[in-house]
Amino acid sequence: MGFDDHIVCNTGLVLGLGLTSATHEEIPSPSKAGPPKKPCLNFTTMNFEPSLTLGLSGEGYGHQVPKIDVNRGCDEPVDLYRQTSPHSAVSSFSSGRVKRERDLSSEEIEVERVSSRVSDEDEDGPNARKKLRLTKEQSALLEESFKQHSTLNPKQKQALARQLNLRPRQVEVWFQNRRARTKLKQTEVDCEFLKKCCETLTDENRRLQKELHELKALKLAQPLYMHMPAATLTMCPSCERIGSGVVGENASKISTFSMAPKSHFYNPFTNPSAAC
DNA sequence: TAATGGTGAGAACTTACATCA
DNA sequence: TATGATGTAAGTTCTCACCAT
Repeated sequence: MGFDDHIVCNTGLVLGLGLTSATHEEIPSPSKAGPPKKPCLNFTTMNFEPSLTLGLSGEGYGHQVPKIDVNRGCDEPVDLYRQTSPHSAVSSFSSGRVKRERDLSSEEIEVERVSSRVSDEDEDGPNARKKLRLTKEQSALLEESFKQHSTLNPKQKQALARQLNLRPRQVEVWFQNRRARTKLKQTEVDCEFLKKCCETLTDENRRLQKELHELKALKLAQPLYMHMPAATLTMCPSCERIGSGVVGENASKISTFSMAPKSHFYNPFTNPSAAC
């Protein structure tokens, strides 16, 4: 079931299930424009409310999908390190990054060599793709840095790499993966949130369907007593049943068409959605 | 207790795309 | 407008640690 399902009844009423977003959070994008600005929904931070509506067909429904700019760091040039591996050799040459490697200054290359020794010295061979396990201290410092900014500019990357005794490329990769994990986690949270919303709305939808059914039944029954003069219709204040005001023998006949007990109509104004 | 297979986490890599000069 | 450089997201591959058997 989607979040934009509508049930059109032959009564001219529409039961709609939708999502509305009163406001949405927009992550401020840094001074310079950067990576692809893809829509990024964060349902748990958005002022977001599922909605069920019961109305006339022909009404417009729909939900606005906010477009949120992803966070973006400084895009100063030059990626200082390009690690190659037996698995990446072919595509590395076809990649645009190859050129970057070529453009490294001799100083930068020297920095790379120095920092590379740290973790490369125990490699089996030139083609080994050794998996480095970051120490607790390294991870902690990276985490701390990530809290401050989820993206790094080249200077920050260099400094952090020096501090951690890692290659700048490793720091860069760590930040990429960290951002990915953060997003994945957020997606999972959003997913759970939407599941709950869906359940709530499904229940509400079911209840409204039931009420709609009752209304339709009522509409069919209506003509039978609507023929009577309005003055003859009275409502019992205690049980809220409609009576005819006729006493005696006729009263018992007419009371057969009494209204059902007070219906539990859903009122969106006095009974706001309990969803989420 | 050592060997083995399954599995999850995460480091490293590739590709596609947006942006800017 | 076309092009190359660059950074990032998304997806994939691969390694390693851990656990059950």
